[in-house]
Amino acid sequence: MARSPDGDSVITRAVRILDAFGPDARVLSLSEIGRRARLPPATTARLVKEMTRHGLLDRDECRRVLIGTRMWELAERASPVKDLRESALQYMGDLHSVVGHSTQLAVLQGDEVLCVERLTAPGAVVNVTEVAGRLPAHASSAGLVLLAHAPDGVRERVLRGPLVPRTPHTLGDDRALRAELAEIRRRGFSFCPGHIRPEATGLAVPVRRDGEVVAALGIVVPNDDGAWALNRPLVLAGLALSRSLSGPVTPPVPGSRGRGAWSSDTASP
Amino acid sequence: MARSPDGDSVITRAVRILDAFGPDARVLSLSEIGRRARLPPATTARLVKEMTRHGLLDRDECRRVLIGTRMWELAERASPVKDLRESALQYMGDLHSVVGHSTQLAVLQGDEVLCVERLTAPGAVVNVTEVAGRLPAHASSAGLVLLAHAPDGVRERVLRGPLVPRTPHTLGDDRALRAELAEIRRRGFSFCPGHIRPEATGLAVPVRRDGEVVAALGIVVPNDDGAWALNRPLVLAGLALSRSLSGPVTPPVPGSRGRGAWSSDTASP
DNA sequence: ACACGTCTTCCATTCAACGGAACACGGGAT
DNA sequence: ATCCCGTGTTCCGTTGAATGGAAGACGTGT
Repeated sequence: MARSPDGDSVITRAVRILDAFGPDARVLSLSEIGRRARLPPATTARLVKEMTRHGLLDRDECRRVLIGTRMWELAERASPVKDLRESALQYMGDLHSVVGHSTQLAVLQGDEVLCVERLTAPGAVVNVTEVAGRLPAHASSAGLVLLAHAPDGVRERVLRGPLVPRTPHTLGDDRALRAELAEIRRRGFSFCPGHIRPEATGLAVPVRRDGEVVAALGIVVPNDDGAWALNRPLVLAGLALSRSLSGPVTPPVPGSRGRGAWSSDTASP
Repeated sequence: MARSPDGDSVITRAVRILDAFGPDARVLSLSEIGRRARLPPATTARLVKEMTRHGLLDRDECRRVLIGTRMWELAERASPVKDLRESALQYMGDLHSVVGHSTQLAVLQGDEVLCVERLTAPGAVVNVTEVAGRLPAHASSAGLVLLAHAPDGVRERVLRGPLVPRTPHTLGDDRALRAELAEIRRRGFSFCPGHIRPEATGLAVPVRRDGEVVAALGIVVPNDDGAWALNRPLVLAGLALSRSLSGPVTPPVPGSRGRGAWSSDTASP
């Protein structure tokens, strides 16, 4: 699909326009959109007008452009993320009240980590994550968990790709990373002191729906001696959330290996 | 913009496809999409393929179609709803823990009410609302608040439109509704015992950003004698949220009239 | 073996989409 | 007052992307 010089469909262009927006760029002028989306002014204006007509975009009083509420509605209404987010919210609240620092839920999107929900307290440790924001998979606690349970294809691609470090403590080489992923699968959670920010420690556990890892639940706490011990409430919250997501018949496998033979009384109908 | 018989642009069609999905229809087959979006099979297949390429849609293992995570990301990342939702979440949590029933945040979208966030407890009263779900403006507590502070155009349109009642207690006629809106503006919150469901009472307060009403914060509680008294914590939460949304210089106007002259010491720079 | 619904592929037709150019607007700067 | 620059809009001739009917492939239930 294409039309003339550039050779991309209307949908491609519409996505490029939407993609021009970001947490740092919530409202844009037409020309800014045109520049970011690499579209000529006339085309930009026409598409923005059309998208505005459908509520995908909106214009403020000075005619600048922002993402429309309709767009949010269409995306949220039937999104698989919605279930996850809504179920998680309660457990995240509990966890947040127990741990007292920020709590987040993330999924794998492409080769990166997408933050789906976040609870944060005013006095919490700095947290680079943001709702709908992305993080590299190899350099975040949630990312490591997701990577540890990801399809081989994704894992290999990420491990082969450039592993840019965020701090001296970020795992930078393929070998160490593989070992860490194995360790995460064994122990059931990731522990990342200072991997992204020196003063913060991230911990994360897998969230399973009917056994399959669909997300990671994590916390970010100060990088001190108390951090490690917080794995227990976190693991607990992860199990609770996994259980609530899964069908009533098949409870999630608690550990990765050898401990999954519980519900012998309810397993068979 | 149009192309042949039907006469609508690619974007229109893409939106129609997205619109085919809903809370009741999270995954659809190609032909279902085609039927709901009134598109011929070939066109449907082509557009779905293209949209899938960009992550707006996704296909499960049996090639059925669902909303893609990328779509959610694009919508959420820069949406005005995001700020609102994130700020509100903490206050909603507090309110929820005090009141013990479901709490929700809604905005006006077109002539209807769009629920932006919801916290609900397992044992709470039935609540028809859903995140990203719509409710008629005249028949919900949040809707009445939003209507009371809406631009004249919207208000008149809704009041003139057909006011289908949900229960015998729903305000059905124009006159009573106008009186109620005035009352809501005066007292600062809406009180709707049995308007939507006989066994439930809705209460809602306006949420202001720099004085302008941008959302409504509401609770749904049992329809009994205790309901009325819950307006106090609700109003408080609304004020707190409004304050956190507004710039530090201009605190929100607490009441509608005559009580807004507080911050005399911080008003001038 | 048949009937049915679903999905895909193919292809000639054609108008929607395109973007360059020219113009209108508004805010600085001089 | 005048020029300049970035912005946004309108106009219009060109053209190939988008279209949908038809036919075929596939799977499934009867």
